[in-house]
Amino acid sequence: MENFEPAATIEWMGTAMSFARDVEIYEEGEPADCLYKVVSGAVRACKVLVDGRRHVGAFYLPGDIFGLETGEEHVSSAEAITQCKVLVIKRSTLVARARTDQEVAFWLSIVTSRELRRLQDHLLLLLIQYAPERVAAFLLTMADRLCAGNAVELRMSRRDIADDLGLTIETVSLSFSQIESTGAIELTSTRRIVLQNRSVLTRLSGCSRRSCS
Amino acid sequence: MENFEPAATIEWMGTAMSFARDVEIYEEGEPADCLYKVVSGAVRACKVLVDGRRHVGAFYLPGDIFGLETGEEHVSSAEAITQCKVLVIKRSTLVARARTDQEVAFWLSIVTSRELRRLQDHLLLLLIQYAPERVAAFLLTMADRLCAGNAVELRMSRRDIADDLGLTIETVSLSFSQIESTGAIELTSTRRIVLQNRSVLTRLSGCSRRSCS
DNA sequence: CGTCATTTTGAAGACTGTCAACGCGCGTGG
DNA sequence: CCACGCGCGTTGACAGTCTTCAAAATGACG
Repeated sequence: MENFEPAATIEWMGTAMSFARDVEIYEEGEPADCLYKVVSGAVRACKVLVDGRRHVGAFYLPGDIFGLETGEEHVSSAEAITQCKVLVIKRSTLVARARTDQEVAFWLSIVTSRELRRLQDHLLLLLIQYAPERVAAFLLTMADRLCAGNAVELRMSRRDIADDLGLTIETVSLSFSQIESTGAIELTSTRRIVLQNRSVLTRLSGCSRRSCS
Repeated sequence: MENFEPAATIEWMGTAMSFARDVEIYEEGEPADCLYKVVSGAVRACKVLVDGRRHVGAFYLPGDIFGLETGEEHVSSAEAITQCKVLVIKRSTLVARARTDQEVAFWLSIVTSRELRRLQDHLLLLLIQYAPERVAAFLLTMADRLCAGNAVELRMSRRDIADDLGLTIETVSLSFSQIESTGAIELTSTRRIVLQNRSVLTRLSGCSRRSCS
């Protein structure tokens, strides 16, 4: 699936841009004119709720596409978690090209359904009732996406994680400690985590509970 | 938006089918060959989790479209909540027609983005931390969708509601009682609810947590 | 009218959110 | 180079809410 995306198709249409830490890439409600591909760094999609709380809908890592909306407006804001480089692609260009180029049209449908899948997985994650299980699931997902073996270098703060999992920072922090005490992980620093025992983590996370894909 | 959908477009392509209560319309993992329009009755989309719990992803009422997937397979099962009539439309027929008929293509994109929106709203609902607030939000949504003024006739069981809101049946039942005691609703029977004070409900469901006393 | 499923109510226990204090790392400024 | 301050993360105590377990009450249906 990854090789299906020819550099020529996207990089060719995109413009490289850089964003500093915590800078907004686009805002909720803005017209969704462009879509984006992370080159380096990390991005979060977030919404501010009426009560002042914040919800982080997704984290985007290098290689990920974001900003893809079916409607006319962005439903979330996007912010740079770290200094990052992003490829910006005009939606109109892409759609126009998709009309004639079957490959681009197919790529677009793949990306869309991947995003839908991500949304559904996130919904299932929020149904996990115990905090350590959500955190375990989060860690496993991150480890897979970062493809860095068992050493996970988190780019986001505890607050970001908490707002993603629907928990408080205190609970996230506590969950990390609890999981560490089982020996499943080791926190070499606050944002560097080594997965010591993946099966324990998996059992925790609710591959025991969710219907596995 | 509703009048945009010409009867000719859909009814013309669809086949009417009837399903008895609790009968499965399609199963998770089945190829998504068709999409469906509820004519009468009610349908639930659900997934069974490995631990035996169940998640109800959505309720579909008369006029709603369901079974629309971006991927090749259905991600949820669909079951008839009550005896119901459904219009079944071959996906291939629709897609083929969308290639030549702009109107059908547009309709398809509208329905897709509506479904995406529904998913996002549901995700936000699960972030509400207090049970009565989730139930209040659920009631308001149902009242709007049923378009029956303030008398809401629920078609689904407490278990269905609980599995939709990520709660237990006991908590849902308790929440109904608690909301009733505030005078915002009245339970004329277990499945018939009259909204007495919509603003109280709205306040409960939405900006309830801070400073909105 | 009786039986069974559904719903409601209650009590006890578990977990998370809130509030508060402390420790740590890092950048700035002296 | 070191001290200080600030943001971030951790830990603890406590209250509140939800889940679990249990039983009674209501309603549906034969």
